[in-house]
Amino acid sequence: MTPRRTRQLDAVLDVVRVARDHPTADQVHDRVRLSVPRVSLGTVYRNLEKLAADGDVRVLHLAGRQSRFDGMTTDHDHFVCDACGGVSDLAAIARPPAGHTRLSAEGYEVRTQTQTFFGTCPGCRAVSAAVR
Amino acid sequence: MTPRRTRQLDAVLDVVRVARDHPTADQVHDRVRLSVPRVSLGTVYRNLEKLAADGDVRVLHLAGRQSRFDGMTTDHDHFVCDACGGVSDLAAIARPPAGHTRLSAEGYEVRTQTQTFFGTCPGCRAVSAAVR
DNA sequence: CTTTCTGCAAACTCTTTGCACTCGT
DNA sequence: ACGAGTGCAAAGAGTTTGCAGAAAG
Repeated sequence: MTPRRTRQLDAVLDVVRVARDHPTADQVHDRVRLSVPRVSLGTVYRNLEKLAADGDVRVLHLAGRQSRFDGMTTDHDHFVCDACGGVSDLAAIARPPAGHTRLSAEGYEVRTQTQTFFGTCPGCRAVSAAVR
Repeated sequence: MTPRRTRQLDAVLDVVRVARDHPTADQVHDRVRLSVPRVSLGTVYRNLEKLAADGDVRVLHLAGRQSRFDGMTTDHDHFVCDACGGVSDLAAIARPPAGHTRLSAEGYEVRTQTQTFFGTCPGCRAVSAAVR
């Protein structure tokens, strides 16, 4: 019942902390393998789940079927590019406090909130402009 | 190349339009079967995809692995209850126009945006209060 | 008639799990 | 030594797809 610190757990946390691209479990696995070659994908999933439960990692369900993992736990938003599928972090865009207030008044208890924008990222816009 | 109007397509659109609970593909399938008994899950998926491409249905990736489908295409937000898994529609909570402006300035082209709240819904709060 | 759409079943992708073994504590 | 954690492989869950036949235009 006492949680243990293992090489695998540390490596997963490291990878997710350093990553800036919201990697999928699969991508985390590839990166963890660089330092722990025999780590299995199952273990990566188990550790990601553990870290998420502890609040050290955020699980994002943005688009498509794969979950993505975000090591940045401070308040921020996301932009998902329809063209390249990339996800960028956005400094938290001010939220109207009216939202929380109104939800509380209606009986909802808000734990977290996330704002996601979909569209074309600067890089892909440049490309489509060049083609035109 | 010319799209065809089929009984199945109509039935899927009907179901999603009428639904207020953001059904999964599976739930849509069950409901479509009431009027088109031999419809297959594959066909439901194909039609949902078509409707989404036409903008008649919104695909939501909220939590967990199943996609949910929303027939309300007007601007609104969602609340996901951690306890019961239910999804409620929220009248759009005012968004700071500063968000869009800033993103445009940074070169992003925003097509849609969604705001999702996670927490406990009024019903589940009542239950947990009763237990306490 | 032509071509899109359908039902069915099989294939695929992502995630979870059972089990015997390993390694932290 | 005890038992949480691991690697492996197999099972689950959700979604997609190939194909032969049905049906919309």
